[in-house]
Amino acid sequence: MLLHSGSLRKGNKTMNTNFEHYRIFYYVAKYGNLTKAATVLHTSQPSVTRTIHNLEKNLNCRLFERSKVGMKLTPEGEVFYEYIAAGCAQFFKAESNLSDMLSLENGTIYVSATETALHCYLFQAMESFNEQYPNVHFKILNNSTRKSINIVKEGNVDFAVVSAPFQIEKPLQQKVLRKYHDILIGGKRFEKLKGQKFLSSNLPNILGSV
Amino acid sequence: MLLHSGSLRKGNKTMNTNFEHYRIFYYVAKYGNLTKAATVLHTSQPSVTRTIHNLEKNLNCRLFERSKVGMKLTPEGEVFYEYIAAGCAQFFKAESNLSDMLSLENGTIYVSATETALHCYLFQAMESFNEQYPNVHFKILNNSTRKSINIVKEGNVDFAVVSAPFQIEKPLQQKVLRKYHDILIGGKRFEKLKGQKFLSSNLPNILGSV
DNA sequence: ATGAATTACGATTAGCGTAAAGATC
DNA sequence: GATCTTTACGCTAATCGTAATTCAT
Repeated sequence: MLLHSGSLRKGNKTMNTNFEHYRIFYYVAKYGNLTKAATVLHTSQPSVTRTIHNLEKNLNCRLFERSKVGMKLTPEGEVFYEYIAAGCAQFFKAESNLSDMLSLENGTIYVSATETALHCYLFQAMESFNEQYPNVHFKILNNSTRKSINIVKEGNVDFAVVSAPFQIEKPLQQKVLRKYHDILIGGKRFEKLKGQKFLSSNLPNILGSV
Repeated sequence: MLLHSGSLRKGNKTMNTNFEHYRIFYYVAKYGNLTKAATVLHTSQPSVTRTIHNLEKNLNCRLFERSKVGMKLTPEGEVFYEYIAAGCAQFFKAESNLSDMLSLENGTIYVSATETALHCYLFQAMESFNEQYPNVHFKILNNSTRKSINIVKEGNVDFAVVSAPFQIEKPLQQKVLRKYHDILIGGKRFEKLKGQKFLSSNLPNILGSV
């Protein structure tokens, strides 16, 4: 039979851990490059290299192999990185999650919308949204489809709800909310057109000929 | 249709995040008590309370409700804590894992063992272990089962491998490695005992009567 | 009066940035 | 010479600990 008292004697040395160092380590390992990591971290290379050295000293373990081309993880560093990366991911999620919660607790959302979109969709959508998030306010700008797209592109609104067909460029994204069709309503003079089919582009000619 | 340029305007403010603060937060949230957290963190209450205040300021969000009885998480803090706790767990795993790896790369394991355990199990186990971890050395102490248990309790060896029945106390753990039974070998004088069954406790009497 | 958080203050130290130095292609 | 990492050095800012304060049981 085997019996033991808990942890092996070597493991007793308590680690002088600073989680902030793990964040630095994460980026260095991720990019394999001090310079790049420093840029992303908005700090200087010397600062990063010192932190890594301190970390290695505290952990009592070489984490990187240095070379001309950059920083390569040692086998131990590799394993360590797996866990650190997972931890960082959780922290990032914590941050973005909190950020989302806060932005929904108060603040203003800027929207550009066509009149059609406003009446057919947006009013109703805002109403139900505000039931859940009563402290979020909307700033509505009534614009044409074309104008709406432009001010989204300029960053002056958070998004736009439009009703006419359009084409968007690279960074923008679109989502179809619903399809609709126009209904032509006319007086007796147009009665004979009832039931006929024609292209909407031809509409002016047809109406003119009546 | 809805189109947007990426992120909402409120989210642009970059968080001034310091992972070390999350570690502090974790313990405060876990214990709901600054004093306790400070003790565990080997620091002072003022230090902890300041860190939490800084964190809340940086996140722009109240994480705790303070009261006479301690620190209670706000709803936002609650959600935040879930993620932070998960992240911390990963970091802790990273640390303990690395620590294990390092202790297996070099070092000495102290073992107490009975002679039986040594020959029947330990020699062979050490041999195959050292194939994988050639730089780990063993220090073997040959002791009785009783003595072995005592020096495990005293922390003078990492574990013991024993062969006689025993009882262990609170902090110690045991694991059965294999079962075995003794075989009695006697001369012609004991031939008539062959095939008979009797309790080993009664052995002295039986042997004496032959 | 005990046990909690907070504030104040002085001291320490850990971290930062600039600049320079190695190292390697 | 270009592109890395590392060292040196002076400084700033973040953190710390002690002690005092506040508040509620």
